[in-house]
Amino acid sequence: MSDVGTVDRRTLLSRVFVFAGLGESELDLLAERTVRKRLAAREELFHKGDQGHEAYAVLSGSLKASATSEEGREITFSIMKEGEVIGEIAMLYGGRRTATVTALTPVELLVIRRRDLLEVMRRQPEMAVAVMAAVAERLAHVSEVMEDTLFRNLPNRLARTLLVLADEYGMEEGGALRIDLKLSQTELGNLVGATREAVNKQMRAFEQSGWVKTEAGVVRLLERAPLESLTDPAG
Amino acid sequence: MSDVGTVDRRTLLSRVFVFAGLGESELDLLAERTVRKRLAAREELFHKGDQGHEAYAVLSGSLKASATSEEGREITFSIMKEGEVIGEIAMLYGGRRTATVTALTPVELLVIRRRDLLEVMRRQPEMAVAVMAAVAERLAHVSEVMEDTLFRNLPNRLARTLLVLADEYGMEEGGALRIDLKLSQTELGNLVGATREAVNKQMRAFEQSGWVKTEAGVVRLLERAPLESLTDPAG
DNA sequence: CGGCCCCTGTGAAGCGCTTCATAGCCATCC
DNA sequence: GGATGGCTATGAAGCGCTTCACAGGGGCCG
Repeated sequence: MSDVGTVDRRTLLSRVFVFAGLGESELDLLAERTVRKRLAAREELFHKGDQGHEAYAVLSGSLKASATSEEGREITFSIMKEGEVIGEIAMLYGGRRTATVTALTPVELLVIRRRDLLEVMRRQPEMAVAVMAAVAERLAHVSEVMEDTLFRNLPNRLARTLLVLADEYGMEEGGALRIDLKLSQTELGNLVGATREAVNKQMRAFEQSGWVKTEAGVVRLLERAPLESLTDPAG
Repeated sequence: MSDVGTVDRRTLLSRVFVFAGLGESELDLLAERTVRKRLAAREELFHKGDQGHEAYAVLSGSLKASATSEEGREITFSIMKEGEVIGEIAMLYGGRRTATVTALTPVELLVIRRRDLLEVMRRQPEMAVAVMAAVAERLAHVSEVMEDTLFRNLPNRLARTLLVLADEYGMEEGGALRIDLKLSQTELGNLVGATREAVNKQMRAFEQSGWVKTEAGVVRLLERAPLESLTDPAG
């Protein structure tokens, strides 16, 4: 599992936003107690309701945080990628995971145990503020998604999330932005709070307007402007 | 504004959950730099998007956190009461308020400045964990509300929030539970993500079943069991 | 290589909510 | 004391989404 030395893990950790401000000795402390973990695509890191006292730093790949209803409907709260810390909520609050986290691509993680993070926070209180800022940011994001699903209709919401995904995962490619994430329409639906069918129809509408182009599950943004103006007015 | 001594403020602070574990010297530190603030019902504490670096400890009364769309629709994310800390998100993350907070009743607060809280966290790192836990709890709550609005229909959601409100604000009264909060149907609607009319019709349905009774804007729960079983199955 | 599974595409029907309109009630206010 | 504004009550119409049903394509696997 742990095939690299603590020095390597230290430089990996320093690339994770939350830990960027740490001094060398604290980085070492974390690095030497940290273990590497890999997930295959679609593999589950933890499940909503699980007991769990570990947090994870994402080194590469992307994951989603989601919840499923009894009838099998799913919502995706957010997609996370390298540089982020995940799972810290349960570590801080009750020890129960508040969402299910699943790998979207192959993923590399560093496992951080509760006591080690607490130790680092004790030694360097600025760290606590950084972790809190990460939690606060997540809260702000979920609140925003919530506003969107209540205030905006589907075309609007879909346009918004395509734009956001393009900002986060976009790769310039021949004048267009390729969203470097293979999302099925079902997954897109979970992300915008709608069914696969509704997403399908709306995507085809965007495509017929010439704003996007989908091939093999990969979306390309051809024109941002009309999508942006879609999100501006009421809907 | 500050009509009480720091000793009084100290005992007030110690009743706020987040600060319950503080030692005397840290409580004193906070208490002596803290200022009291009062709000009338309906008065706004801060507005979404505002710049702001203060947090507040709620001493008495209740408030709501909400957001409003361009067209004037509103959602209420949560209702908060004495013992809670509010506004700490902006303090930790970007300095912009992520929701609008408004007093529902007359409210008494203690104002806590960013640097003072940071100072206390530096001196007593356990505090940082307590504040984080509060933020994490808020996140868990918003996620849950989000799940509810996507997975459950209105009768179900309304039943759930009535039960939650009864747990938090219920006063035993002649075999029934009185929800000790004057909420208009519009406000209830914002809380469950529906219109006033829809809430009205559903509340009347509950009333005709004999499960609740409304008088002068105050709701009484007569029977919990049927409401609870409503929230159990899919619908 | 045929079968299976997961994905996309599309139309028809239904339903749960919103929107709109209207009415009455109660408190407050000059 | 009549007027004004905010709350509750209720019905009719509409619409945006879900649900259901079905068809076709592509990739993987024994």
